[in-house]
Amino acid sequence: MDFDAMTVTSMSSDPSSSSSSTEISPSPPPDIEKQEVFDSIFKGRKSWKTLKNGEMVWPPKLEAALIEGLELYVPDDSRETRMLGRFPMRNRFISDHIYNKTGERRTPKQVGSRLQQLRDTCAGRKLHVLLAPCKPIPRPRRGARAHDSFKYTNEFRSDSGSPPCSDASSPPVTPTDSAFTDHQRFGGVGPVIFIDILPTGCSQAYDVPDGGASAACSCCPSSPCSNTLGPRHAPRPIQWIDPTITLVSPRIIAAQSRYVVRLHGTVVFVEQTSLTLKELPEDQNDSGGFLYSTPFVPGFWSTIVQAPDPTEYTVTHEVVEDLDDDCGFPVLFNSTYRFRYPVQDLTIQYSQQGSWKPVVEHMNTPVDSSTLLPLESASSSSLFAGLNPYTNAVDASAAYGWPSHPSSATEMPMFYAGGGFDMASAAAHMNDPARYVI
DNA sequence: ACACAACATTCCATACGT
DNA sequence: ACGTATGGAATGTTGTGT
Repeated sequence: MDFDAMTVTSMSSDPSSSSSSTEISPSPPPDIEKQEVFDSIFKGRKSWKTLKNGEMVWPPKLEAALIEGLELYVPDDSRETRMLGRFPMRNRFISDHIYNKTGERRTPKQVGSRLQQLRDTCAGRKLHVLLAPCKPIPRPRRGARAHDSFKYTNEFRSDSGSPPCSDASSPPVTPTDSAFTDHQRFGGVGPVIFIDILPTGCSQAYDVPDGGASAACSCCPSSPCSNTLGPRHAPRPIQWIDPTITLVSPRIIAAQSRYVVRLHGTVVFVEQTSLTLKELPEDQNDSGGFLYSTPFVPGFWSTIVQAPDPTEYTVTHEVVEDLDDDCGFPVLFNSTYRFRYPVQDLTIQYSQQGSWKPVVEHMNTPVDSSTLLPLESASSSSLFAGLNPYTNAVDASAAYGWPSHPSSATEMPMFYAGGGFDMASAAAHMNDPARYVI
């Protein structure tokens, strides 16, 4: 991706009034989503402040570099990231990126200030995806029993909590509210988890010994396709995915998984599976939870795998507690899974980072190695890395919130969708703050 | 002149190294 | 325990638009 190209044209909000006699406007970044982010910022500006030398503080060129840096930034899987939702060294990374990209220096403090402003002004939903950590939010509780398991009393940080471009007269919208609205927008069934897959025939690139930086995939002639695999986050052939979901509950539960598969919105398959209690590794068991696994729509998985276009399918998943009374069927957790092909342009980011390696090198198995295929890691680090998970993981990421204060972390619900199901684990681990407890 | 937006600065909480 | 580095929220300052 290249935000550098700027053309001199006209634009409605004229920055020249403050800084320059030329009217400038960015040429559209090649990637549609990035363009949307950039446009939302650019068009949302009402004025441009200037430096003493008359230049704009944040001209489009620098703004573009800022966004690009924001996308390229991959947070460490540090305690700070997990517990606080803060991103160590992000501002410095972006600052350096801006300098490398434009030759102009903006301090980390300036970057932080600008990011704060972008959050406050809500420059588009996509930008919030970039700015906000992704955190699946449980649905409102349906029953008293569910209450026991779904503690979610936290406030949310403003990062993800800003109302989506609401006008000033709009009532405050909590992140939970806005998130749930997004849930509804995406089908009303929990967070939407996108599973990045590769087109058939792209699997070879995983074997490229140098990490694939230079190899091209036959199916993606314009870019190194599967070589675009980041070191950890990895789109991959769907058949490589181990369709197992793992969840952590703070208590022993009796529950079922319910799946509904839709093709173009039409229900084509319904299935129910049981949860199996498994042993939770000590290093994952800091919450004293109980690990459950369940196969992911086992009766239909092979059909999805063999489908010409798996992205046509949508799978909704509910974990429903079995109750011995007549109180109904509390839904402890739900989500929607969709498949998608990665954006080719992301390949450039990887190559620019120069750090990618075959994902297999980064395999670790925080949950259950037996459920993992070689390319997948359910570790949080694996999910943060590669691309910016906030960009990649979720068009539904706006549906995710973030705890406002570390002190509330112990109350955070955790859902640990581990196992071989990568994007499920992605969504979960992105939060590890992120785990949902059912 | 005033309101507002853009940007800078300050303050605070936290992580981390010594 | 202390100092340092950092991100982010809060607050302050300044430029822009009307």
